[in-house]
Amino acid sequence: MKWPINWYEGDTLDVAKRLLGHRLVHVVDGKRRSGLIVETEAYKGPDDKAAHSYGGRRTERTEIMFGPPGHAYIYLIYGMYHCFNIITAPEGTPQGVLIRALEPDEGIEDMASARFGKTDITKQQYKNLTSGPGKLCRALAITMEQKGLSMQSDELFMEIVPDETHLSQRYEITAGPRIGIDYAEEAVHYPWRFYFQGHPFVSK
DNA sequence: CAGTTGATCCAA
DNA sequence: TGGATCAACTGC
Repeated sequence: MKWPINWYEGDTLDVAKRLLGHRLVHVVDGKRRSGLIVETEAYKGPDDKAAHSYGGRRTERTEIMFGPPGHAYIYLIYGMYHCFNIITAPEGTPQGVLIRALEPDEGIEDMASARFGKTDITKQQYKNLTSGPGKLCRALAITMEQKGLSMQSDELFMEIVPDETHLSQRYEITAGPRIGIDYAEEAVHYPWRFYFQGHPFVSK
């Protein structure tokens, strides 16, 4: 069952925590690839020096962030990897949550092919299947083609994981500083990264 | 550990 | 228009 669109709207830190444990699904050629979210980072709009939209910077790339919540903000980093974010704030406020890691769920063979070009992968490769923002996009085949898609779409969306099977039954949620934002001055230390403590698919 | 890689951004 | 920068990842 899909979440309603207003589930993505709210204080971005709350949304970042709320996403943990739920299922991200991408339907590729009619087949589902999915994983449970185990790590997120919040990027809080104009006041956050780590955010692409810091200072209200509004360009072709960041335009999606100024739109309504529950849509996909995707960008290319280091010329080779994609990162997937969900917009969280009302129209006009450019905030979002970066999905940093998943526990593989459905379509694992397709994800293995996308990542390593084969379906029989080693234990080590399995551990690396979706344990980082670039890795999970490669595995789920998320590219710029999905930019701007609504989480109400039938292609890319989130599903509710019930309490009984939710990862929070087995793991504690922890906060810490965000990764890879050394340029962000005072924002470097903000504890806006959220993850399940000790979960094997959290990025390192 | 260094090399990769190209879109994006802003200063000229 | 050019050069710096970058919400990573890979393979030595």
